[in-house]
Amino acid sequence: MLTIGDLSKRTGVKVPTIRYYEQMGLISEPDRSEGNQRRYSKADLERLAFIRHGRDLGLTIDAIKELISLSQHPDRPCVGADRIAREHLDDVRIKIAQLKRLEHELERIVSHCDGHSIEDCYVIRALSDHGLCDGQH
Amino acid sequence: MLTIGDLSKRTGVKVPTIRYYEQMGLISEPDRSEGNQRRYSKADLERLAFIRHGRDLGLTIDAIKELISLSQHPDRPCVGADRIAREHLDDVRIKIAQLKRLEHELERIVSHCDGHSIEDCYVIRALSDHGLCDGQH
DNA sequence: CCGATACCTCTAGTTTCTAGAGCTATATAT
DNA sequence: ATATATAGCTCTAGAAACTAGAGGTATCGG
Repeated sequence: MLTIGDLSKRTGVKVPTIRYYEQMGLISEPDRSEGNQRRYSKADLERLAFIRHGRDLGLTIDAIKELISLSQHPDRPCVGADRIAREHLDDVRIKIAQLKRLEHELERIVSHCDGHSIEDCYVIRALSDHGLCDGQH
Repeated sequence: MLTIGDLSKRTGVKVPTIRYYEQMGLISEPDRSEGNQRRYSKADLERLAFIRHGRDLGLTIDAIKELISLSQHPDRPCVGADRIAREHLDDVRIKIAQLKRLEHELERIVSHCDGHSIEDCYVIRALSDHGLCDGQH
Protein backbone atom coordinates (compact mmCIF):
# COMPACT_ATOMS: atom_id res chain seq x y z
CA MET A 1 0.00 0.00 0.00
CA LEU A 2 1.40 3.31 -1.08
CA THR A 3 0.65 6.75 0.30
CA ILE A 4 -0.07 9.54 -2.13
CA GLY A 5 3.43 10.85 -1.54
CA ASP A 6 4.99 7.49 -2.47
CA LEU A 7 2.89 7.38 -5.58
CA SER A 8 3.98 10.87 -6.45
CA LYS A 9 7.66 10.05 -6.06
CA ARG A 10 7.37 6.87 -8.09
CA THR A 11 5.52 8.41 -11.00
CA GLY A 12 6.76 12.00 -10.95
CA VAL A 13 3.19 13.27 -10.79
CA LYS A 14 2.76 15.91 -8.12
CA VAL A 15 0.49 15.20 -5.19
CA PRO A 16 -2.18 17.82 -5.92
CA THR A 17 -2.16 16.66 -9.53
CA ILE A 18 -2.95 13.10 -8.44
CA ARG A 19 -5.92 14.39 -6.47
CA TYR A 20 -6.94 16.42 -9.48
CA TYR A 21 -6.84 13.34 -11.71
CA GLU A 22 -9.05 11.57 -9.22
CA GLN A 23 -11.50 14.44 -9.36
CA MET A 24 -11.48 14.33 -13.16
CA GLY A 25 -12.27 10.65 -13.11
CA LEU A 26 -8.96 9.48 -14.57
CA ILE A 27 -8.20 7.33 -11.58
CA SER A 28 -10.78 5.78 -9.32
CA GLU A 29 -11.13 6.70 -5.69
CA PRO A 30 -8.59 4.69 -3.74
CA ASP A 31 -8.98 2.96 -0.40
CA ARG A 32 -8.44 5.06 2.69
CA SER A 33 -6.52 4.54 5.88
CA GLU A 34 -8.29 4.73 9.24
CA GLY A 35 -7.35 8.37 9.33
CA ASN A 36 -8.87 8.97 5.89
CA GLN A 37 -5.64 9.12 3.94
CA ARG A 38 -5.45 7.69 0.45
CA ARG A 39 -3.76 4.29 0.07
CA TYR A 40 -2.84 3.07 -3.38
CA SER A 41 -2.27 -0.36 -4.86
CA LYS A 42 0.19 -1.41 -7.52
CA ALA A 43 -2.60 -1.28 -10.09
CA ASP A 44 -3.10 2.38 -9.23
CA LEU A 45 0.60 2.95 -9.72
CA GLU A 46 0.44 1.46 -13.19
CA ARG A 47 -2.63 3.42 -14.13
CA LEU A 48 -1.01 6.65 -13.05
CA ALA A 49 2.16 5.83 -14.95
CA PHE A 50 0.00 5.31 -18.03
CA ILE A 51 -1.60 8.70 -17.55
CA ARG A 52 1.68 10.41 -16.95
CA HIS A 53 3.11 8.86 -20.05
CA GLY A 54 0.17 9.98 -22.11
CA ARG A 55 0.40 13.51 -20.80
CA ASP A 56 4.13 13.58 -21.50
CA LEU A 57 3.28 12.65 -25.04
CA GLY A 58 0.93 15.61 -25.11
CA LEU A 59 -2.36 13.70 -25.12
CA THR A 60 -5.26 15.56 -23.59
CA ILE A 61 -6.99 14.26 -20.52
CA ASP A 62 -10.00 13.41 -22.65
CA ALA A 63 -7.88 11.39 -25.04
CA ILE A 64 -6.36 9.50 -22.15
CA LYS A 65 -9.78 8.83 -20.71
CA GLU A 66 -10.84 7.41 -24.04
CA LEU A 67 -7.78 5.17 -24.15
CA ILE A 68 -8.44 3.94 -20.64
CA SER A 69 -11.99 3.08 -21.48
CA LEU A 70 -10.82 1.32 -24.66
CA SER A 71 -8.28 -0.66 -22.70
CA GLN A 72 -11.04 -1.94 -20.49
CA HIS A 73 -12.63 -3.77 -23.39
CA PRO A 74 -9.75 -5.93 -24.56
CA ASP A 75 -11.92 -7.83 -26.97
CA ARG A 76 -12.71 -4.90 -29.23
CA PRO A 77 -10.50 -4.03 -32.16
CA CYS A 78 -7.96 -1.37 -31.39
CA VAL A 79 -8.71 0.96 -34.27
CA GLY A 80 -9.93 3.52 -31.73
CA ALA A 81 -6.65 3.62 -29.92
CA ASP A 82 -4.83 3.73 -33.20
CA ARG A 83 -6.95 6.65 -34.37
CA ILE A 84 -6.24 8.67 -31.24
CA ALA A 85 -2.51 8.18 -31.62
CA ARG A 86 -2.62 8.94 -35.32
CA GLU A 87 -4.61 12.13 -34.89
CA HIS A 88 -2.23 13.23 -32.26
CA LEU A 89 0.71 12.52 -34.50
CA ASP A 90 -0.82 14.80 -37.12
CA ASP A 91 -1.17 17.56 -34.55
CA VAL A 92 2.40 17.13 -33.46
CA ARG A 93 3.68 17.38 -37.00
CA ILE A 94 1.74 20.56 -37.60
CA LYS A 95 3.08 22.06 -34.43
CA ILE A 96 6.65 21.20 -35.36
CA ALA A 97 6.25 22.84 -38.74
CA GLN A 98 4.88 26.00 -37.15
CA LEU A 99 7.64 26.16 -34.61
CA LYS A 100 10.28 25.72 -37.26
CA ARG A 101 8.98 28.69 -39.17
CA LEU A 102 9.04 30.60 -35.95
CA GLU A 103 12.58 29.52 -35.15
CA HIS A 104 13.71 30.64 -38.57
CA GLU A 105 12.13 34.02 -38.12
CA LEU A 106 13.47 34.60 -34.65
CA GLU A 107 16.93 33.66 -35.87
CA ARG A 108 16.71 36.31 -38.54
CA ILE A 109 15.48 38.87 -36.06
CA VAL A 110 18.17 38.14 -33.50
CA SER A 111 20.98 38.08 -35.97
CA HIS A 112 20.06 41.49 -37.30
CA CYS A 113 20.01 43.10 -33.91
CA ASP A 114 23.49 43.99 -32.79
CA GLY A 115 22.95 46.22 -29.82
CA HIS A 116 22.22 49.57 -31.39
CA SER A 117 19.54 51.79 -29.97
CA ILE A 118 15.87 50.82 -29.94
CA GLU A 119 15.23 53.30 -32.67
CA ASP A 120 16.55 50.96 -35.30
CA CYS A 121 16.21 47.70 -33.41
CA TYR A 122 15.32 44.87 -35.69
CA VAL A 123 13.25 43.06 -33.10
CA ILE A 124 10.89 45.98 -32.73
CA ARG A 125 10.82 46.72 -36.43
CA ALA A 126 10.11 43.15 -37.35
CA LEU A 127 7.20 42.95 -34.97
CA SER A 128 5.79 46.22 -36.17
CA ASP A 129 6.03 45.38 -39.80
CA HIS A 130 4.93 42.01 -40.96
CA GLY A 131 6.44 42.85 -44.34
CA LEU A 132 9.92 42.20 -42.94
CA CYS A 133 9.04 38.61 -42.29
CA ASP A 134 10.35 35.84 -44.40
CA GLY A 135 7.53 33.36 -44.49
CA GLN A 136 3.90 33.22 -43.62
CA HIS A 137 2.63 32.72 -40.11
CA MET B 1 -11.71 56.36 -36.93
CA LEU B 2 -12.27 52.62 -36.72
CA THR B 3 -14.83 50.69 -34.73
CA ILE B 4 -13.69 47.69 -32.73
CA GLY B 5 -15.16 45.48 -35.43
CA ASP B 6 -13.12 47.19 -38.15
CA LEU B 7 -10.01 46.82 -36.06
CA SER B 8 -10.80 43.17 -35.53
CA LYS B 9 -11.22 42.52 -39.24
CA ARG B 10 -8.04 44.35 -40.15
CA THR B 11 -5.84 42.64 -37.60
CA GLY B 12 -7.49 39.26 -37.26
CA VAL B 13 -7.78 39.72 -33.50
CA LYS B 14 -11.24 38.86 -32.20
CA VAL B 15 -13.36 41.60 -30.69
CA PRO B 16 -13.47 40.24 -27.12
CA THR B 17 -9.74 39.67 -27.32
CA ILE B 18 -9.17 43.33 -28.16
CA ARG B 19 -11.13 44.32 -25.09
CA TYR B 20 -9.15 41.81 -23.10
CA TYR B 21 -5.87 43.34 -24.27
CA GLU B 22 -7.14 46.73 -23.21
CA GLN B 23 -7.91 45.35 -19.78
CA MET B 24 -4.46 43.82 -19.55
CA GLY B 25 -2.88 47.18 -20.37
CA LEU B 26 -1.45 46.16 -23.74
CA ILE B 27 -3.34 48.87 -25.57
CA SER B 28 -4.44 52.14 -24.05
CA GLU B 29 -8.07 53.04 -23.61
CA PRO B 30 -9.27 54.44 -26.91
CA ASP B 31 -11.53 57.41 -27.55
CA ARG B 32 -15.23 56.78 -27.41
CA SER B 33 -18.13 57.78 -29.61
CA GLU B 34 -21.04 59.77 -28.22
CA GLY B 35 -22.75 56.47 -27.53
CA ASN B 36 -19.73 55.16 -25.63
CA GLN B 37 -18.39 52.87 -28.33
CA ARG B 38 -14.65 52.48 -28.84
CA ARG B 39 -13.10 54.40 -31.74
CA TYR B 40 -9.58 53.57 -32.83
CA SER B 41 -6.88 55.51 -34.65
CA LYS B 42 -4.32 54.25 -37.11
CA ALA B 43 -1.75 54.19 -34.33
CA ASP B 44 -3.98 51.79 -32.43
CA LEU B 45 -4.18 49.61 -35.51
CA GLU B 46 -0.40 49.43 -35.70
CA ARG B 47 -0.04 48.71 -32.05
CA LEU B 48 -2.52 45.88 -32.26
CA ALA B 49 -0.82 44.46 -35.32
CA PHE B 50 2.42 44.49 -33.35
CA ILE B 51 0.77 42.58 -30.52
CA ARG B 52 -0.84 40.11 -32.85
CA HIS B 53 2.43 39.50 -34.55
CA GLY B 54 4.19 38.91 -31.26
CA ARG B 55 1.50 36.48 -30.13
CA ASP B 56 1.72 34.63 -33.44
CA LEU B 57 5.40 34.21 -32.72
CA GLY B 58 4.47 32.75 -29.36
CA LEU B 59 5.62 35.64 -27.16
CA THR B 60 3.75 35.94 -23.90
CA ILE B 61 1.71 38.98 -23.12
CA ASP B 62 4.28 40.01 -20.56
CA ALA B 63 7.08 39.78 -23.09
CA ILE B 64 5.09 41.93 -25.50
CA LYS B 65 4.40 44.46 -22.78
CA GLU B 66 8.11 44.63 -22.12
CA LEU B 67 8.84 45.18 -25.79
CA ILE B 68 6.26 47.92 -26.00
CA SER B 69 7.72 49.69 -23.04
CA LEU B 70 11.22 49.32 -24.51
CA SER B 71 10.05 50.75 -27.80
CA GLN B 72 8.81 53.82 -25.98
CA HIS B 73 12.35 54.76 -25.00
CA PRO B 74 14.02 54.91 -28.39
CA ASP B 75 17.22 56.32 -26.96
CA ARG B 76 18.11 53.25 -24.90
CA PRO B 77 20.19 50.45 -26.34
CA CYS B 78 18.16 47.58 -27.63
CA VAL B 79 19.85 44.81 -25.69
CA GLY B 80 16.59 44.31 -23.79
CA ALA B 81 14.62 43.63 -26.92
CA ASP B 82 17.37 41.42 -28.22
CA ARG B 83 17.40 39.43 -24.99
CA ILE B 84 13.65 38.80 -25.12
CA ALA B 85 13.88 37.52 -28.67
CA ARG B 86 16.93 35.38 -27.87
CA GLU B 87 15.36 33.80 -24.81
CA HIS B 88 12.30 33.04 -26.78
CA LEU B 89 14.37 31.47 -29.50
CA ASP B 90 15.88 29.16 -26.91
CA ASP B 91 12.42 28.15 -25.74
CA VAL B 92 11.31 27.47 -29.26
CA ARG B 93 14.30 25.25 -29.95
CA ILE B 94 13.70 23.25 -26.82
CA LYS B 95 10.07 22.79 -27.74
CA ILE B 96 10.95 21.63 -31.25
CA ALA B 97 13.37 19.07 -29.86
CA GLN B 98 10.74 17.72 -27.48
CA LEU B 99 8.13 17.49 -30.17
CA LYS B 100 10.49 15.66 -32.47
CA ARG B 101 11.15 13.02 -29.88
CA LEU B 102 7.43 12.77 -29.44
CA GLU B 103 6.80 12.49 -33.16
CA HIS B 104 9.31 9.71 -33.38
CA GLU B 105 7.67 7.79 -30.59
CA LEU B 106 4.16 8.21 -31.91
CA GLU B 107 5.33 7.02 -35.31
CA ARG B 108 6.67 3.87 -33.76
CA ILE B 109 3.51 3.34 -31.79
CA VAL B 110 1.23 3.86 -34.76
CA SER B 111 3.24 1.74 -37.12
CA HIS B 112 3.15 -1.20 -34.73
CA CYS B 113 -0.58 -1.09 -34.34
CA ASP B 114 -2.30 -2.77 -37.22
CA GLY B 115 -5.85 -3.13 -36.09
CA HIS B 116 -5.72 -6.22 -33.93
CA SER B 117 -7.65 -6.32 -30.70
CA ILE B 118 -6.95 -4.05 -27.77
CA GLU B 119 -5.40 -6.92 -25.94
CA ASP B 120 -2.21 -6.65 -27.90
CA CYS B 121 -2.59 -3.08 -29.11
CA TYR B 122 0.73 -1.34 -29.26
CA VAL B 123 -0.70 2.06 -28.40
CA ILE B 124 -1.99 0.82 -25.09
CA ARG B 125 1.03 -1.30 -24.40
CA ALA B 126 3.44 1.53 -25.17
CA LEU B 127 1.65 3.86 -22.82
CA SER B 128 1.56 1.28 -20.06
CA ASP B 129 5.15 0.33 -20.37
CA HIS B 130 7.71 3.03 -20.66
CA GLY B 131 10.28 0.35 -21.36
CA LEU B 132 8.91 0.00 -24.88
CA CYS B 133 9.93 3.57 -25.65
CA ASP B 134 12.85 4.33 -27.80
CA GLY B 135 14.23 7.48 -26.31
CA GLN B 136 13.84 9.47 -23.14
CA HIS B 137 11.05 11.85 -22.48
C1' DC C 1 -37.90 55.74 -38.53
C1' DC C 2 -37.56 50.65 -38.44
C1' DG C 3 -34.96 46.76 -37.97
C1' DA C 4 -30.62 44.42 -38.34
C1' DT C 5 -26.30 44.36 -36.85
C1' DA C 6 -22.69 45.72 -33.98
C1' DC C 7 -21.51 47.43 -29.79
C1' DC C 8 -21.54 47.87 -24.47
C1' DT C 9 -20.50 45.79 -19.51
C1' DC C 10 -20.13 42.12 -16.52
C1' DT C 11 -19.76 37.47 -15.19
C1' DA C 12 -18.37 32.89 -15.72
C1' DG C 13 -16.22 29.07 -18.18
C1' DT C 14 -12.21 26.76 -20.60
C1' DT C 15 -7.77 23.63 -19.59
C1' DT C 16 -4.45 21.62 -16.66
C1' DC C 17 -2.88 22.11 -13.16
C1' DT C 18 -0.61 24.86 -8.81
C1' DA C 19 -0.62 27.30 -4.37
C1' DG C 20 -2.30 28.44 0.01
C1' DA C 21 -5.09 28.32 4.34
C1' DG C 22 -6.35 25.86 8.12
C1' DC C 23 -6.58 21.50 10.06
C1' DT C 24 -5.41 16.27 11.06
C1' DA C 25 -2.66 11.73 10.74
C1' DT C 26 1.36 9.29 10.94
C1' DA C 27 6.10 8.34 11.95
C1' DT C 28 10.15 9.09 14.48
C1' DA C 29 12.94 10.40 18.45
C1' DT C 30 13.44 10.82 23.13
C1' DA D 1 4.17 8.22 26.31
C1' DT D 2 4.80 12.39 24.29
C1' DA D 3 6.73 15.96 21.45
C1' DT D 4 7.70 17.24 17.05
C1' DA D 5 8.22 17.00 12.12
C1' DT D 6 6.47 15.67 8.07
C1' DA D 7 2.89 14.42 5.21
C1' DG D 8 -1.78 14.13 4.51
C1' DC D 9 -6.74 16.15 4.31
C1' DT D 10 -10.46 19.56 2.14
C1' DC D 11 -11.65 23.61 0.00
C1' DT D 12 -10.93 27.76 -2.47
C1' DA D 13 -8.61 30.62 -5.59
C1' DG D 14 -5.19 31.74 -9.08
C1' DA D 15 -2.52 31.36 -13.45
C1' DA D 16 -2.68 32.27 -18.98
C1' DA D 17 -4.95 33.77 -22.59
C1' DC D 18 -8.69 33.92 -24.00
C1' DT D 19 -14.05 32.62 -25.19
C1' DA D 20 -19.03 32.64 -24.51
C1' DG D 21 -23.26 34.30 -22.86
C1' DA D 22 -26.73 37.42 -20.74
C1' DG D 23 -29.00 41.52 -20.94
C1' DG D 24 -29.03 45.96 -22.78
C1' DT D 25 -27.73 50.13 -26.13
C1' DA D 26 -25.77 52.47 -30.64
C1' DT D 27 -25.38 53.02 -35.28
C1' DC D 28 -26.49 52.68 -39.96
C1' DG D 29 -28.77 51.28 -44.38
C1' DG D 30 -32.98 51.51 -46.61
